Amino acid sequence: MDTFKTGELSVEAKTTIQMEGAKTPHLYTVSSGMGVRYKTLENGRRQVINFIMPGDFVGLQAGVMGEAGHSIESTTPMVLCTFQRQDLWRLFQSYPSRAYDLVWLAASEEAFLGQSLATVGQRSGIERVSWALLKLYGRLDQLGLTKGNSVSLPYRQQDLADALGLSLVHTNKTLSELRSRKMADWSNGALTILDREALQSTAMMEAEERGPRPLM
Amino acid sequence: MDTFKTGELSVEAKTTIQMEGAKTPHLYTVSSGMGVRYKTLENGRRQVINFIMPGDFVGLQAGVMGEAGHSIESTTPMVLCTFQRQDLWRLFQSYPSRAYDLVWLAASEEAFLGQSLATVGQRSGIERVSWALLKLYGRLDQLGLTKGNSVSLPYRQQDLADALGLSLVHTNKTLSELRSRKMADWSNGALTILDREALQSTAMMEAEERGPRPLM
DNA sequence: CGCCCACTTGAGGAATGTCAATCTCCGTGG
DNA sequence: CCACGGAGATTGACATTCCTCAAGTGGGCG
Repeated sequence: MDTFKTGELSVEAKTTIQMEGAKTPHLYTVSSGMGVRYKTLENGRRQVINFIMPGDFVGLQAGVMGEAGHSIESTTPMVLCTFQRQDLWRLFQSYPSRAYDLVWLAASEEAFLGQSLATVGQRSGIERVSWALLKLYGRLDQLGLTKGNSVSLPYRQQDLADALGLSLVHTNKTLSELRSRKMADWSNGALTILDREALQSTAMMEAEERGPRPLM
Repeated sequence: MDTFKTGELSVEAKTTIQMEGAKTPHLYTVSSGMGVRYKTLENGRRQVINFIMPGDFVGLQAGVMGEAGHSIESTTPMVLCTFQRQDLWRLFQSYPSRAYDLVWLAASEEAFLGQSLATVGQRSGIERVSWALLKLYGRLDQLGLTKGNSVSLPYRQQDLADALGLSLVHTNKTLSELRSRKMADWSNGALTILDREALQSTAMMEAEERGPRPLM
């Protein structure tokens, strides 16, 4: 993939990397740092589509369709490798196996969005929060960023609320409910899983095995 | 694409075409008929992910990942063209432009799911229903299936409710609200758009231009 | 004729949202 | 060193949307 790399982008925390509707979107691979993908509605409400973590490949949708469908913002300082849109087509002609990996990534993303949709549409507040904390922890665990059963999670409660379609206040109360039940504790930027079994059962979510995942 | 076609599948209404978790999923192109893609949670609740209409290419996610992430059910009688999973890889090697179309489709699907997520997560009941009716009408219009400002819409209210994360009762009451406001009327299997402007403004949704769309 | 499915309607209750005040950090300027 | 201000988290009181339960209607089909 290094052939296609055109540059490196370093941004501070709370920087907008891509705006919804941008016509010349870039493609990125995340080297380090974390962020969010989100959409903003006319009424100002915000839906967080996904949380962005190291290793993620972002902007494929925007790259293929020519217009970004969502905004991207850094939460912590981030470093990203950038690619050109037009190189995408070159990749398809020259490296079919890389192209296949790309569809694999797109399909995974679609699968994840389907799960999110089911969560937001059909689960109660405490189920949604449990589900999200497990998902977040799982991804960070896979990256080897956990220590014991804790992990640094630099987002705000507002971000989680906007991802789950809950109000900030309700999210806060739900988080403290999980804390008092000794199931999970997210405070001071660190998430600790205290009782995975209980979390999984209230989230109504079965443990899932993780296959290999192509890196871009 | 005919090279890859391996058969044709005709099913009656209310037939399950693919089950969530199926290990040998097929790929399909819809020739005629309509259906739904959905996920079922442990508690029995159902999330409709998308409505399937003629021309849709379904099962890409399942085909690439090797396991279906959702079920597919016909609502009306349907005719589908079937493809083999293993041919997907062959396609990538031999027809990069077709492969590129495939990513395009995957990206569109992802974009649509993002919009759905924002709708279910951030909009109120009446906003969600308005949004959904406009989306459904728009897709059918593009297929040339509309007459005047009406179109046949064979789904049940329960299907719409499950797509929007609302209860059947509330969906029903919201539909009759839209009817009494003379904005839209969906009854007896036909959807009529009575006041597009009003629908768009309550859905908080701007009109969108539609580009060409690859057929598979 | 009678059943089943989808749709409809009313009443009451629970989950979640909104508003508003307070608290705790933490960085900055004086 | 301390006052000030802002961002995020927390909490209480109240409002409202939406859900659940329950009953009833109407059409299609065996």
